[in-house]
Amino acid sequence: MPELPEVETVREGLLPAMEGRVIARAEVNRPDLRWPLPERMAERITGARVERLRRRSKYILADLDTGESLLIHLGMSGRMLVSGVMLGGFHLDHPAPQKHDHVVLQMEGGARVTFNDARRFGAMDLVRTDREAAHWLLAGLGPEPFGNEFNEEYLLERLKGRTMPIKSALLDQRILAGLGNIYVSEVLFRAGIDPRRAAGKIAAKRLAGLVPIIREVLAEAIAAGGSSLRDHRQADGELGYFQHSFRVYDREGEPCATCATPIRRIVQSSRSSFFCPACQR
DNA sequence: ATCACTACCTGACTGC
DNA sequence: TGCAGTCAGGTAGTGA
Repeated sequence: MPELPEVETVREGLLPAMEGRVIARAEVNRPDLRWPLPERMAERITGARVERLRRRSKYILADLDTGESLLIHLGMSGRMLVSGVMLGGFHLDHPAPQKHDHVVLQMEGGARVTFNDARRFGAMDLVRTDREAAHWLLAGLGPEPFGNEFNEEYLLERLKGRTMPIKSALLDQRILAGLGNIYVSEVLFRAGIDPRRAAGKIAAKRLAGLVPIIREVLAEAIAAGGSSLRDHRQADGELGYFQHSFRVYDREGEPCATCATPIRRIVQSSRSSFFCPACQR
């Protein structure tokens, strides 16, 4: 499911329930998600105060006052749902337990955070906050799209000589962190670049244009609460609505908004790519 | 090194 | 209704 905008949306929704609050009780209902959960996880986070809730790429990091950070990845189908808080003048009541509620955090003050993940491609780990960057899941990640390290020179340098299709290159989290299958298609449409083009053979000027377009698409999606196709929910359970702004993703056969040519779907690296064969060259 | 492909797991949907 | 087949937003590991 979740690419950078969905994860950022979830983080923002968790803030009022988690940041500055103490984890009163932790329920860990199975020993593993995609990988084993940390040893004695419930014990290590119980009684800890969440000092800050951050995002790195598609990961959420809850910095605890114990010196450790809880690292959370939603995989494809993971959700973090908040209950027991006031929102927009309404109280979010605790829902009945659901199948696949793998971890439940009962916060002091009455809020509850439930991690639900049907496919279990998600992950959680505990890492010493001062060594977080060296964590095996974070160590190889490329720059954040909104950070200063991501700029035209960087992108040109990283893609120079690469024969891989630009679609695959932008999906590669070592090159740029945060884009997934949906937003790569949307970005390449707005940039007018064919997803099959070899990354290293695209004119420098066109590659440079990708930098502001990537930021624009991601910022719009965050403002819309992400995209809800199947699984994604904001932390309060609401759907995101950026899917209504898709120009190409999941629109095979529909007319291009610019030129009315039918949108095409192809498979690259075993993943669907959507594009307009007339607008994207 | 680079790249394509597979596996991981469950649920929703399609077609017979 | 039911059953088999297909597909899904991510990422690590494999083998060419």
